[in-house]
Amino acid sequence: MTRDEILDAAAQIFRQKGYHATSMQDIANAVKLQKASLYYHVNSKQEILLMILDRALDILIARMQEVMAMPLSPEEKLRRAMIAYFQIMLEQRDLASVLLLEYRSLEPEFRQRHIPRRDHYEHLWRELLNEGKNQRIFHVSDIALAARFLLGVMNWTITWYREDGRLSPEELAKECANLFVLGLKVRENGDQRKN
Amino acid sequence: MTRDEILDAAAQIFRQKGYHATSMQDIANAVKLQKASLYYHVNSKQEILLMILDRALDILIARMQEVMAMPLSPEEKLRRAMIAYFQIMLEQRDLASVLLLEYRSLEPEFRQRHIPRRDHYEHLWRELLNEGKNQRIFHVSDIALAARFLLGVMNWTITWYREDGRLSPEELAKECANLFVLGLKVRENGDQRKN
DNA sequence: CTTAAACTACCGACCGTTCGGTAGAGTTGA
DNA sequence: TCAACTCTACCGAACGGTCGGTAGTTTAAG
Repeated sequence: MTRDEILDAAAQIFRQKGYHATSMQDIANAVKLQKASLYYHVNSKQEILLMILDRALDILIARMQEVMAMPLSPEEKLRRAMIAYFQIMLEQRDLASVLLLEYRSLEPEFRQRHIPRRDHYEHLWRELLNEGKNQRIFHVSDIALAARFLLGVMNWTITWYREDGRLSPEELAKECANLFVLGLKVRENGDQRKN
Repeated sequence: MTRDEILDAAAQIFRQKGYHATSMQDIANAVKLQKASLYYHVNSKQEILLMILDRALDILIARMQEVMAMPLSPEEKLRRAMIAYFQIMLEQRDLASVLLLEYRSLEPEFRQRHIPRRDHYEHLWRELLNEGKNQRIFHVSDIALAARFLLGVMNWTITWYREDGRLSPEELAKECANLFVLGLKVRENGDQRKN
């Protein structure tokens, strides 16, 4: 039994039941250990949560940095970043869900340790929007706000997206990107989209 | 002591700590009653949660129906609906937070009772988008998906919006609506926005 | 012989809920 | 008018159960 196996199992149950509704007994059952044995591998339930959150953000940050380093236009980078985000959301469903929905369950001292990673990730998205603004490709009046709206749409999808649904992460990202990049309103001079 | 006072207090604590991290003792303390006395007014903790969720959605539905009944263009209706939404989010902060963040804590039987209201509300937004599409004002390839994205951005703001922040609900709604209606990309033929 | 990794057994605290009881206000009948 | 009764709103105590966590012991591999 490794620490990572415990984290994976915990993430799965946290996602299903939520942090507070999950007991250490639940986690122990999932990895076929006695509850007490968990404490050989981890220090506390809060630590488990923190490690899950950190791990999830590390994955998101790594993928985002890859995209940012590509020699692409800001618009294309945005589309790729969104695809990457939705892919991670599907492939690392448990981690992503816990990151987005159980952040509130982190007690203050643990939250303090987690915040820098959060800020780093949000900063990457602001950077992306800023590139687009500087190159006169994006119209953004408030970068920080736009980044939050952008992350908001994507974050909320975790609450309703089903992996057995009809939409793949790519299709989801495409629809979302179209909406954000082109807007709802029809563009008079030849709308390049088709239904 | 009335049932409503208990619901208000519960909503406030649920928002701060989350449903599962809130004990009946916490709620009792807030309304200066003994824990046992709560059970004279309500049947269970789950019932408290359900009543809060229902009440929150009733407010949202009522305001949305008002906006839908106005003789306005779809674009203007969308903007008004967004303003209304953010206003409720600020004025009924506790109710709205619990509605968005604690829905998951409803046990299946209680959830069943709550779902119709949810569907009704989401349907109103789809109706709004559909009006715009039929009048060739909005370009929407997938109404249901667009409605979810739309609700997603707004719902997520509850996680970061502070009432002491620099943005009023109206300003927030304006920025959000601009982003959604006009999109990020600059429009060649005279962008009507200004920074 | 050591040590990592698991176990059994247990702790005090707290959980949501129920119970029996009661103070006091309101209602009723003589 | 006043005793008898009922109802509302609340209380203290306790219930069975679960919680996160700890102490001490056994097992298995090197």
